[in-house]
Amino acid sequence: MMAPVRVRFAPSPTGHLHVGGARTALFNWLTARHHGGAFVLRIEDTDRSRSTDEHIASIVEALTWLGLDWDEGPPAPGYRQTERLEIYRAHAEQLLAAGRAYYCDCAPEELDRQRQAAHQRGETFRYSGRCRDRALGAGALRLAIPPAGATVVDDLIHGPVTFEHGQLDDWILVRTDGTPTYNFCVVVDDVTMQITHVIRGNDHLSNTPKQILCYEALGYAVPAFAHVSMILGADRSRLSKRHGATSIQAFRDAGILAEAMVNYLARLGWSHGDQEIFSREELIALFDIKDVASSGAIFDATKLEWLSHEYLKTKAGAALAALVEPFLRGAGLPAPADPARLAAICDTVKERAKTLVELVERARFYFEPPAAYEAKAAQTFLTPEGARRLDLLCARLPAERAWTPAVIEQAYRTLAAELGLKLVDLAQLSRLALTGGTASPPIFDVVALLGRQEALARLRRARAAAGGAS
RNA sequence: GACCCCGUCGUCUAGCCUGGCCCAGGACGCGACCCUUUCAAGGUCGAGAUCGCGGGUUCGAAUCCCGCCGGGGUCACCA
Repeated sequence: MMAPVRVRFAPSPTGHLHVGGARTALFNWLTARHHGGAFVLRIEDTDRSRSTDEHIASIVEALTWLGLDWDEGPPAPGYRQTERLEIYRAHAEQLLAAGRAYYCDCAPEELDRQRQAAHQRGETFRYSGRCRDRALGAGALRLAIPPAGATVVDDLIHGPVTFEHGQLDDWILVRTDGTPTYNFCVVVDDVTMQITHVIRGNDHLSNTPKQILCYEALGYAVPAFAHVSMILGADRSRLSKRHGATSIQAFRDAGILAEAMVNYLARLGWSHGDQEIFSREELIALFDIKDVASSGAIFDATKLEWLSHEYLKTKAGAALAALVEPFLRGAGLPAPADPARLAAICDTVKERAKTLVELVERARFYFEPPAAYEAKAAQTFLTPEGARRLDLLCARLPAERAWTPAVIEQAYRTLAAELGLKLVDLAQLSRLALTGGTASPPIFDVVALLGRQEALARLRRARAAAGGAS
């Protein structure tokens, strides 16, 4: 029987979760769920100065929003590197005892000088190995790397990648002050957490041979690796803040649906035939890390919005009503007391909005009367003739007992016929009166949802704005 | 600079392993038209890639080989 798949996402809490990290997390999560394995969340907080609890909370919040739940990790103890110092120490001692690591007391300034010199000669800097056989009892602990040969990273995405040992150096495992370095922590953590697949960013590919050599020195099996390409900005450089919003919560706050974010991130570098829309279940069933493309991908917010729109359109009004409440508050609008009415409102605007923010803007008129009439339309419709039609509308509408779209439509069509008008003439006039503009959901739905009282009040107000005797 | 990765429509990608079905398919975006009470949605159609460049192998190459070029990443007692 094969060992159960265990993957991990190991962010360092020095900032918010950004889209690149989120995609890496998603690929790990999908791999775990696809194989029925475990997804571990580990916090790489060895950088004490930049790591904060607030950032951990923020990352947890972002992952939760995306629906990427972890089987092991915070808040349970033991998943933060700062809690695992003893484990690193023990492994360092093991390497030292086995003669696979040694202490080095070379002065940093001297190392720096050598680095400069190597650079000058056009070579990759490689530690000289001066302290290798000096059997020192203290200093920085270095890993002794086999001088000859090469190490091959058998990457699931890139295929075999060979690194000559001549390019590698005896890197530092533990600093002079006793703190372990990142590359050492990663290896020890992945080993002790029995990680079977290391799926991470492409920027770690060059570190991988060093780490593999450490696994081997420790006598542990080497996990499978998959290095996911970087997410790029429009100029093809690594995506960063200067390219615009990159944090996951920025997209959440912009009203992008979580399903759309997940779908978009999955499709960025991964594909399955011509399919664009994938439910979470389909993703789990179809995703295979081997199918992820090796080239970098530019983040395209427009396509993300298209996906968000797709999900918005198909979502039930009631579900949207629940999601939309914080956005209503954000727009300074009162959340309606009747959830069914809010759901109905959402249903009328959902196919006209790409995000929840946009949805609220499109629905604004349901909650407050128009502050002004669109100038050009007012000129066209709020005329003496417009006033006459509004009067007729006001006179006809209250006569209808039931205030439903169908009944209202009948009244409109009858009046239009009587006046020898096209429906559009009455519809646009009403739209302007009720919403302040000329674009809205179907007008009969609007009239109905506004309620008899409010709709008539707005029609009368427009009639007054049109001037003339009444 | 050295090492490593990457290079198909503007963008995400299919195809590349197992050459011919590809004078390259889908999607986003863009344009036009249809539908229509507006805006959307939906439908139809269209523009858009000499497959980074140059050689070679072959009857035949996006697909195989070689060499370039371009972009990115890594080279810390940072993570």
